[in-house]
Formats: sequence, structure tokens, C-alpha cells
Amino acid sequence: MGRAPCCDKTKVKRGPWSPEEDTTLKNYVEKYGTGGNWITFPQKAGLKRCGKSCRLRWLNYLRPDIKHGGFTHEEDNIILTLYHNIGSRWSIIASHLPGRTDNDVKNYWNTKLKKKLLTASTTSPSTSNNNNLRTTSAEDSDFYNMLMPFNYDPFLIDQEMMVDQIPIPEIGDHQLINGFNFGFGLMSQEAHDVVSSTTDRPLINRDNLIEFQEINPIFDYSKYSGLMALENISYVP
DNA sequence: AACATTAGCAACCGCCGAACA
DNA sequence: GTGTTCGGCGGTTGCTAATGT
Repeated sequence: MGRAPCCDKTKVKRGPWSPEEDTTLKNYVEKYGTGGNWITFPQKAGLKRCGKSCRLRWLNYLRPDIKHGGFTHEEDNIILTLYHNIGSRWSIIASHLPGRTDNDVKNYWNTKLKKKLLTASTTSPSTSNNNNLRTTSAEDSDFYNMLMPFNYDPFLIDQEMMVDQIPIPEIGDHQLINGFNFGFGLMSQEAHDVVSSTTDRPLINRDNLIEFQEINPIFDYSKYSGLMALENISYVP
């Protein structure tokens, strides 16, 4: 037997909110607050709505600090960067975008960003004509593409890391791969040792490269000593 | 002009974990 | 320790407007 529903769906209004309902909800919250209990809120506020519906309406639409309107390129970058780091944890991503809600970010991702990303990823880096970023070599692009089927995303190494501790770019070269400006670099053993001993930057080390060599012998990983994790990505619109 | 398709977005659903009795 | 309640979350649905045929 499943959980009891939070309210009797036959006795509450559903669907789009009317301006009158919005006003009632807004006025009540501004005057008395939410009372710490959304389930009993509708009765207290005089709304014939489910408590969850009231909560959603307030958080996603009526809150005074909500930002309406299109997303900026800067916001695009933040969403894409965080999505690569932590996946579809929309509430965390939204918390880094003042005035945006998880629902907004989720909708924006599903309707626009995902498509942009697909378009970008199907565009060969070597044919990109973007002048701001130099394109990567075909070999580097192949290298990254090789990682993806193994689900070996450098970002995932530190998935537990707090999102506000994502390493800030310092060194490395920026290269345009699949529509992203990657700040990673294949390193000498010496450089790899220095970086791994002085930062907590996620790294793919030589052992991992050897693993990849075993899994897919077509690409020659043996000439690399390490791969520095992605430092920064920015979406190329 | 009429209909079909697509895009955008608000709202709902159901699961999960924290808090509490 | 166990069961219940509620808030929060991500996935999904469904409505409306915009666009295409």
C-alpha cells in the first residue's frame, strides 16, 4: 500500500493559477509567512489548493526575488559547468543562479541548452570557425571522445566535492572540443607530479591512461604521462 | 485560412530523506 | 527502532502560443 495522498484531489482546485489566487497567496505569505507548514497553509490562507501546489507556486513564481526572462551567456556557462560536474541536480545548480528556480533551470536545460549542446557536439571541432578560441587538434578531440564511452569523465572524479570548490583555472591550455572550451592539457610526467602534489585538481594519472590503452588499443595513450582534468568550460553559442 | 507540428513553460506526480512522535 | 508526516526534488505531463505546411 502506497503513501496516502497529501490532499483530497477531488476537493482541491488544479491547473493554472488565477490572478486572484496569486494575490491571495502572495498577500498571506507577505503578512504571515508560510507558517512552516505548507500542508495546512491553503486552509489558513483561504485557498482551495493542495499545499504542495501553493508551495510550488510561491517558490517558482510569486517570490519577490524571482528573475523572469531569458538566461544570459554567463548563466549558460554556469549551468553547463555545473551540469558536467554534478549532473541534473537542478536545485543545486539553481542555487548558483540568483533569482532562478530549479524548475526554471530544468526547463531551460530541457528545451534549449540540451539542444544547443547536441548541435555543438555534432559540429566537428576542426571545422569550427569560432575566432575567439583556437580549435583543438583532431588527436586531442579523439582523446576526449575516447573517454566518454567509458563514462570516465574527469569531472566525476571529484563528484563529492562541494560545487563551490570547483577548481579555478590557473594553468593549461584552452581548447575547443565539441563546443566546449576545455582547459585541460596532456602533461609530462614531471608536470603531472608537480600538479598532483600541489593541488587537489582532479587528475587522470598514467595508470588510468594505461587502463584506457587496454580497453581500447586503437588510440595510443602510451605517449602521454597524464591528463589534467577540465579546468573550466564555457559554452560557445 | 485551416490544420499540424513544435517549443516553451507551468504544474503535477511520486519518490526520498529528515524530523519527529 | 519503527512508523508517520512533510518538505524538497527530479522527472514528466499537458496546455498554450508560435511556427510551419
